[in-house]
Amino acid sequence: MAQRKVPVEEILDTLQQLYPDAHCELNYRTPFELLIATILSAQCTDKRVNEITAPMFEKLNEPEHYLHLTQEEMEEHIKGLGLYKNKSKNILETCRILFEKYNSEVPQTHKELEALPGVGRKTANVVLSNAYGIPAIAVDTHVFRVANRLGLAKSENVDEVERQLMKRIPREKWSDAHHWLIWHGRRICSARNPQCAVCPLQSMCRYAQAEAKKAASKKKA
DNA sequence: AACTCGGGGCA
DNA sequence: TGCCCAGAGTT
Repeated sequence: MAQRKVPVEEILDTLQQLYPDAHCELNYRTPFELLIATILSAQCTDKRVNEITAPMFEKLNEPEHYLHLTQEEMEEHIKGLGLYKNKSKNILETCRILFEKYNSEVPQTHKELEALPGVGRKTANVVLSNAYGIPAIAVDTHVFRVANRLGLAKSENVDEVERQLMKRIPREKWSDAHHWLIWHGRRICSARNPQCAVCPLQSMCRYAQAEAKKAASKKKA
């Protein structure tokens, strides 16, 4: 079935108008704090991460501050974020590597970042983009869902979604587009109950049109 | 590709 | 009660 071409420009412009101030909602003061906050953000809300890291970063804001911590002490700091055993282990190990191998600096390449335990493609992209201003599109659950709904990407694989977005979106807009898609996913294009009725992208969204069609046929029946 | 880690939030 | 949350590592 022939689909109309996805109006990428129009979608991006609309998102920019909707979220002119879109930004990273994790609180951090340094690349290191952003790295830790992002590792912690796996499968839990950024709001919750901020509540935990606010007091934690008062004392623990450099890799060397974590070196003497036991696994149990680390778990105590991040309790309530879920996945706490993995996160604790990964953070302690990552801090040790940063201290020993990188002079306590956070590296600036995908390869080096993704070699750190607990750091995958998404976290590396967040750090590169937000802390170092290197254009990147971090595909989290929101970006994944919204991009697929809008037709900006069409894949069940996150790496493939990232490739498709990088191909369709001009490089200088990657970092902003990443935030627009996340903000849209949180505010309107939510997973379970998307507010298509108030969405300015409705007319150019395949998902919204498919939903409208479903609703119409349901009403009829 | 599927599974596991995991407590908190929300309908 | 079920599903989701700014994922990563293992099998």
